[in-house]
Amino acid sequence: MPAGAAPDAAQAAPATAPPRKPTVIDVARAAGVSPATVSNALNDRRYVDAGTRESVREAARRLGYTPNLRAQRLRTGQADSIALLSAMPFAVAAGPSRLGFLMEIAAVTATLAIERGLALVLVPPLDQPGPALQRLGIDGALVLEPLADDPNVAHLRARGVPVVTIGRQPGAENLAHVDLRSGETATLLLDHLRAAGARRTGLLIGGQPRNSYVETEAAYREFAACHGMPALVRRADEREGEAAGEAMAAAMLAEDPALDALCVPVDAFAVGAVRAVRASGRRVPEDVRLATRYDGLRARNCDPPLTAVDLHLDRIAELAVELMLEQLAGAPPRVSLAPLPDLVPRRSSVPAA
Amino acid sequence: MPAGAAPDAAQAAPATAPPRKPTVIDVARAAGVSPATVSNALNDRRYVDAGTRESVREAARRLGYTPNLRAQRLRTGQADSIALLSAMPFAVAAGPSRLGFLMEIAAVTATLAIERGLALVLVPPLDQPGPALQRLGIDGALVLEPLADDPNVAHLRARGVPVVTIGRQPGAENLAHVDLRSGETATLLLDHLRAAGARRTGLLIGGQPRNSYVETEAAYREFAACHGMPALVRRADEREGEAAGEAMAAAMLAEDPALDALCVPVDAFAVGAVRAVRASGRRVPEDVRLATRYDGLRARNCDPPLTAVDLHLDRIAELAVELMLEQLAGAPPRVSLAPLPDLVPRRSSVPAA
DNA sequence: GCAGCTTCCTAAAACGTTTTAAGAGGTTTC
DNA sequence: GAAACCTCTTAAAACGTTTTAGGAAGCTGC
Repeated sequence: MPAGAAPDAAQAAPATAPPRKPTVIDVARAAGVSPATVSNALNDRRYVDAGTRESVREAARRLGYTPNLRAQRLRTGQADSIALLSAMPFAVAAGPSRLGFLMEIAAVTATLAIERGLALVLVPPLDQPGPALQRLGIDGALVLEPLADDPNVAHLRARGVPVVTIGRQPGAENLAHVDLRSGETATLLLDHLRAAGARRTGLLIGGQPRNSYVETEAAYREFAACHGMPALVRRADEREGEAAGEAMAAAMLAEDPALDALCVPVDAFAVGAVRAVRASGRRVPEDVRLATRYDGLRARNCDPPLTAVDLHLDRIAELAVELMLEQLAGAPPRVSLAPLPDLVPRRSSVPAA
Repeated sequence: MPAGAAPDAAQAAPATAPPRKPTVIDVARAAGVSPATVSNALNDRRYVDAGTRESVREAARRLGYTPNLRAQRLRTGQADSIALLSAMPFAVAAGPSRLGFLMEIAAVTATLAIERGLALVLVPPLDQPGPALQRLGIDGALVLEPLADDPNVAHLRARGVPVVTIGRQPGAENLAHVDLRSGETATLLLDHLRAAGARRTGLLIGGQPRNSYVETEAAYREFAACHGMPALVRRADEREGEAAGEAMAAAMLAEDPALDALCVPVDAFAVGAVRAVRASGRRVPEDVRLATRYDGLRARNCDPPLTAVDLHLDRIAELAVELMLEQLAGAPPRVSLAPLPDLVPRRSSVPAA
């Protein structure tokens, strides 16, 4: 900046108006009332004379007044933003397996949040959760399908930030979450496969300690016991994507050649499983029926398209946001039950008509 | 509330401690210093004696003090967060066409932002941009491929929020943006198609006033003139997704049966175009070569996989964040040039070896 | 003529932080 | 021995809003 000019100009002549945003005080002055009345008038609170209200509004409009959010929030103590953390690496290899899932949740959550005056902060997976999370101005956090010992959740809870998880955290007590009802989802898929003619269904799930896998496996074992079916459960590493699914499915088919169906909740694995089935000389769905969980682009674009379930992610996101608002309001953690998913039958389990 | 009980209880016995969050004042009292010193000690500002600093830190830790972000933000005027707005509808039909694109940008941007102490707020497309955006506490906004008269951009600029667009806004002056070099991208694709044997290439772009289409069309017309090729440009409505692409591609093939290639930047349209080509009894790529722009799940999952370009979205996001930081620091708007994209040839333009 | 109710409005006190301006000691410099 | 300059600390003033606790005026009813 120029050396001698500034101080004089600033002191002597505020001729060129300093471009300060108008405040409630400016509006009050302009309308000839008190700041309190301006606040009441603009927020439809208390008794304010209709004429006064109009003139305040008019003054506010004329001055281009917009309330200072930070002041408003300090005063009211209301939340202004929540975070959405994915426990799953953002780019699972180059194959965006969970990307669709996360993104759908993010999209719906962002919409709901914004309608309630909350901003949704997207938090990518971090090497060091601590330092970066700390400086994040959030009032609460939504965590998607956390692992048993999720460091993000631990950090947030230690910090006293309200946490709501979508899908229960294995082993966690007293943590608000939306119960995804993975057991029932699994049963839905298994029943469908059976109705489609399957008599021997294998289960292929992910290797990380996620609650949905635990529940899915339990439901599967019960289903197997119920129907006198031998249980075959295998795990593959989610980080390896479709290839891991293909390899493990091939191993399962080799191990038990009588398998006539595979329940594969992880969509990337399911796509790999289709390849494995074909590589073994069998057909989908005539010889081996397939079903997966998340009905995303991957399931739909697969050849044949994969039978999946509509999890009603919009509703799930809504429940999560509700739980979050409750906690922000000081209520104790609570559990919400997600709606039961609906089956979306496709050609991977039922032959084309 | 009960009539007689409350006042007595409140006045006489705060036996059951009111669970109030500790403030800077509590810490000051505990450490035997003033609030100002607490602030200075915790934020490494000014001269604070090392011993004092430590005892303040200790007191803060003991009391479980965390600064009130709303107060901090009111005082400093900073929100430490920027928004990412997609100008494109979030769920383009049920097929998340741009979802991958936006998500890739969002993931990279979020990571970069967080490393710089900024939170990334995800803003979904809104029916009424005004009211919701107004309630958003952000310091700046990144807008993805804005339309010519984008209401979000208008709103933000009117509000005085620094805006950086990814892809120039058609018609906008003095707006910081990352130049996506869509013209050069188009030329890259057209050259590739020609090298693959195409002699008559049609162009199918989106109908909304987006700068990338303008540049793409210009590059195409120049290419056509250069090679003495008749120009055939058609537009389809992005909101209709693959179906619109299929219908328009079919119309183009009918109109000019000699077409032996289609350049289709919108990936959803390109997938539709594959179907149209086949429906007309032709083969991809032997009879009609196809190329699209964004190399996402859609392009890869298509049958045959679509030739596309690697836009280097990570670098683009980085440039955008840089521009944003500059503006936040008070620098004037500036333009950054994205790196040139790299071709990713696939079977939609070159037959399998 | 005053108690009690309404309706409209306001002064002042929050909310919890950072910053400003200044003060208290102490050391150095002329 | 006063002026100048450190280093450390603090009281008080912001930041811009909402809320609290009344107050003033105009009624009604006795």
